[in-house]
Amino acid sequence: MFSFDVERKDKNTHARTGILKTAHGLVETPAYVIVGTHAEVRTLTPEDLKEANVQMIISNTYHLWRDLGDEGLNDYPGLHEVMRFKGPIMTDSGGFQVFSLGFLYENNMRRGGSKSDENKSLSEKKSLVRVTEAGVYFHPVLPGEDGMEEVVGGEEEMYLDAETSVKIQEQLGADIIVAFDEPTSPAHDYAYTKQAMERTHRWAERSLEAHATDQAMYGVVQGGAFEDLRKESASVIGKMPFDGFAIGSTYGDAYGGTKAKTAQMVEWAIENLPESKPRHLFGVGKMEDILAGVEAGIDTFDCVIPTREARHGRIWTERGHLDIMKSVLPDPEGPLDELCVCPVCTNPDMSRAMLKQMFKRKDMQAGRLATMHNVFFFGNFMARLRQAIKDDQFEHFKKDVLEKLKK
RNA sequence: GCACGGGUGGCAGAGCGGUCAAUUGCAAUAGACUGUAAAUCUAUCGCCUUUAUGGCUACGCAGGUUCGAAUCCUGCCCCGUGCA
Repeated sequence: MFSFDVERKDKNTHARTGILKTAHGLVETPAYVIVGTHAEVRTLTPEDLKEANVQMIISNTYHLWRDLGDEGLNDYPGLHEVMRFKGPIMTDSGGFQVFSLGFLYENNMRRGGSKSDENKSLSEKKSLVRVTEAGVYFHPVLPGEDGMEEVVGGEEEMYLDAETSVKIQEQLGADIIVAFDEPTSPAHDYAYTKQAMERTHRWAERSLEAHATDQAMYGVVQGGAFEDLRKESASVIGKMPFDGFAIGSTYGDAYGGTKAKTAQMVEWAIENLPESKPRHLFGVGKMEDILAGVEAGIDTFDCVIPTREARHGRIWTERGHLDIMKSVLPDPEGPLDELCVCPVCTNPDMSRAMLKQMFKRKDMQAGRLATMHNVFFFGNFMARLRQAIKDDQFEHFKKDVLEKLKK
């Protein structure tokens, strides 16, 4: 119960619209997949998901595995029931945590990294992750406040591999699951990137082998910013019998990457992926990155930006972002985004100043309203983008969006 | 009136002879956030400047002791609580 049909192709670029069919309904592509790591889109209720026009949600294998444990997973009623979301859901394999709890943690690249952290000795900064050919060991003890240690998810080191990740994803019951992979950083050298890529390929085969349900499964293209590796990875993974393909480790301009490189990596990958299968771009992103991805032929995206930044007071609009906590708020009595028709922006009783006050009061509803807007906004952005492709106006749309962002 | 307790940077509240322009929290200001250890994190937060093992002014007010006081002493002014 999974299919993908390309509906319309842009004449001058690789942009395309399509319909992804899953057991839980359709997704019109290009689409923005909203992140719901722990089986919830933070701050939003199931009713909110509908109001915000969420098409698809992505949850996380690693985090849910930690949250639920083996017993919890055995009795798990499934993500759709837990989230009370009727639409399509995908799960990430836990591969990203190999990178985020490994390389990013080790190199203080999470949350901006503090100066005091930079002075920590190597032993204090060691990775929380150990990668082996067979699978990955996750350290159970994480440093908490004041150097005290905080035990997360039990005392035992946790071991995740391709077979386990697939099994957990089958227990979680998403419509689309993802092969276990090892992302790399722009800082990794050629030799390591190749090694991780080849390991990812072997894990991809094992993931397919272990897969026993009729859930769709995506393979992940790696290979970093090295042209030959990216192309090799896409063609190796692209030949495996996956239902779709995801491109990993591109990062936009986060984690030492660049937007230009990201666009290039995506192109290299897509050249070597089958035309008829859906393509997902992991972890991207911002409007300009989405435009570049769509132009190269990406069908779905997921990113934390709309939800996380909403909780941090950033409101996304066509003109970029409005930071609601700034001391000087333009048009404080106006709606968050005068062009938006989301439930928050069309509520005459809600204003920028009011939302700011709610954030100041630490009212939980502030994060919810901001999330509602951002999710709706990005969804609407994708809808307009789709329409532009259908109207043969993609390039014009892109130019227009980028112009407005510059202002 | 007597007896205690107290007056510290925007607020709360540490410090009780030197390493104090003063811990910490809050507030404020700025920045960050790209397959979520994130309703989070980072930086600044007396004034000045060549931003520094710099200068100046500061811990109710006025004196004093001391090489040195937010810290000790005296007086005064406030504020709490108790007793008359």
